[in-house]
Amino acid sequence: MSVGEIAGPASQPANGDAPAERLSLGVAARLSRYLQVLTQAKKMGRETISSQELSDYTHVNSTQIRRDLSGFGKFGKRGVGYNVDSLVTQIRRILQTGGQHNIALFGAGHLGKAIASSDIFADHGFNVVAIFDADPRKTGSSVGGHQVRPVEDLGQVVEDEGIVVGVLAVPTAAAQPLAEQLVDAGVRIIFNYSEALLQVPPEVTVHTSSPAVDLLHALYFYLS
Amino acid sequence: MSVGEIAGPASQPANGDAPAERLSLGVAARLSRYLQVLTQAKKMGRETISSQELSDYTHVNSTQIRRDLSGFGKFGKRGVGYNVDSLVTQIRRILQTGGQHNIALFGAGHLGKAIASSDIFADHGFNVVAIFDADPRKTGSSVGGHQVRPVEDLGQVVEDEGIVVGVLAVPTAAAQPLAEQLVDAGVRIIFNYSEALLQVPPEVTVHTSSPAVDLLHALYFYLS
DNA sequence: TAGATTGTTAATCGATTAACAATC
DNA sequence: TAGATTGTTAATCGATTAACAATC
Repeated sequence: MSVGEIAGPASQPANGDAPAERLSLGVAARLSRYLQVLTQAKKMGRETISSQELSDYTHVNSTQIRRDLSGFGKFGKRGVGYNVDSLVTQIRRILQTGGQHNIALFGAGHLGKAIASSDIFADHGFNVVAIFDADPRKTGSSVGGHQVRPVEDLGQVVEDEGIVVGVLAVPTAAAQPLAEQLVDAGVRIIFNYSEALLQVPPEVTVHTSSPAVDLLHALYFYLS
Repeated sequence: MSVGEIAGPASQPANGDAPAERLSLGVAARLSRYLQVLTQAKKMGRETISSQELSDYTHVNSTQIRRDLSGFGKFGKRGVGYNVDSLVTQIRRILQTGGQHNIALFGAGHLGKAIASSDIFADHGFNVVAIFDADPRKTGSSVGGHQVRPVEDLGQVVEDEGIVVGVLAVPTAAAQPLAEQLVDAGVRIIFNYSEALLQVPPEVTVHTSSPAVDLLHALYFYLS
């Protein structure tokens, strides 16, 4: 699904020393899915995995997977498959984003706690560095290893911690005011897990999805 | 992103009375996104919406939106846009799935509660008819208007309520055994919000995603 | 009328798929 | 060797985009 113009077409002239070309959106999306499956396969003790198995788990065609990977090098062994460990390393290198970005989470309710307690960010090297909630009864309590902070701290935390992404796991009515505060504080990427239709300036990117909305999309696929 | 072979290419012979052709996967996915935005726009009291506004909210190109819709009829008014109410009705009619399917939710933890308390299913006519949890301290308590049931009831509930979709919002280690019980009970569609890589027979469809995994995918898009 | 926005066409681009030689 | 699976090509299909006449 398109998410707007982020990565342009490969515009790098052919070049022996080949500085990395910008990944196309589709490729980046798929690589991150492969990475997620590989990370889990590694936890389960798997040493190798075939493009067909990756296809079964990601629902991406196996030829497409081999083509995505072979664009960056010959990572597989014919007749065997791909080494899980080394493919994880290669894809991380291609995506080049691990561990460099700090995230702030808003909302210490059910969804906020579910996100904060996931180990997936640590697995992939992203840092959730702060959790906010508007409810004074929640501030000060600990969620996912972080003290819940009052929303008044927003500006200071964004500045001190270099927050580049704000995640809104708040009730629909609370989302728009928070989005505005995030924009004022200089945050340019907002993940909206509420159902609100956020109004933001054009330079700000909003990504809206939620567990329930995702489920709904998929239901329209699978039911007939 | 491909999710396997579900909707084939249009294979209906041309026919005056035109029985509905099977929707392509991409079209169904996009229509459900439009529907989600329209539903929210309606709640906000909007009467009309343009393809450009729908594009801003869904990140789908506005020409693509007009083309998707015009394939089913002339729903818009030139110079004005689309009537929100009537477009909701039309898309629901095209998708033809509202309110016909019962869903069972597993896991009354943070994520389960977040999903159960969403009003999006009611908005779109799907029914979450049962919530299960393995923890005896949780069974009997009420979540989202449902009494939490013990997992032993699974087979009986699937049969009595005609459950066609099982949603796993449980810890990773608990997902595989539950998936097997669902398969044994005859459920053929499983939504997996855990990080487990589920092993199921080929006739069963697994859709894996979670709020944290979705956020991760999107991070790889937006950060560079 | 003037401005806005749909509906539709045509061109292009990327994804999908089948097929198969190479090779582990 | 035999079986499996990669890497790669070629053909096809669907998505994307620009452009613009129609028309509200």
